[in-house]
Amino acid sequence: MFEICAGAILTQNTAWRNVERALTALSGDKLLASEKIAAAGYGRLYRALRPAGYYRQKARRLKDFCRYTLKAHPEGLRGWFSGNAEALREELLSLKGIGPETADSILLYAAGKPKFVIDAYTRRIFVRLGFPDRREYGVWQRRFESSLPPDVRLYNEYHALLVALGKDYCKKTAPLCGKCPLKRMCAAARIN
DNA sequence: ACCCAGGTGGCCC
DNA sequence: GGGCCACATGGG
Repeated sequence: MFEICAGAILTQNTAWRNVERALTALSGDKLLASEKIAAAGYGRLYRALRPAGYYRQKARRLKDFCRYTLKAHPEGLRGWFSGNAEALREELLSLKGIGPETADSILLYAAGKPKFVIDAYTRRIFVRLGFPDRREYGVWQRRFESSLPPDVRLYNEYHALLVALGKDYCKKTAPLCGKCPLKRMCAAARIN
């Protein structure tokens, strides 16, 4: 659970491959826990996080997240994440370095709350499908959440499809064909 | 030698 | 509210 939170912060504008390297380094240095990172010096964090880029910024953000967790929720992540989703989201957003996408990734993947994550792949793909190119995160999110049942498994699956497809799709110029695995989601979301 | 990657916050107008 | 910019490493 902690590793998922760390990954959500580390993957900001960064290829997942490089995030994995940083997570491996954290693991190797026995730093995959709030207490460990909160107590660790920045030099040690910099060394582990360097492969993920923005390593000074991310070290600070990760440490802030850990210190907040220990101070505000000494019962641990499990207890903290079992609370109300909207309250949890507001709490996460109040931390420096956690914006809407990172907060929702933590909510969906670590806390198991039905929040639809809007990322660069999602926008890129749906703009190409004819979605109006709105910049506001909340506008995008409401579009999905008001069309889909609040089901964690479903959101997980759809987001995974978008990411998997996005890695190829963003390089292609052809529109989505009828066999596209996203067709089902488009139908469910009443798109096209 | 470029350009980009599953963002975010700060600053300016 | 919108338009820049810094942040940093690894891969194409």
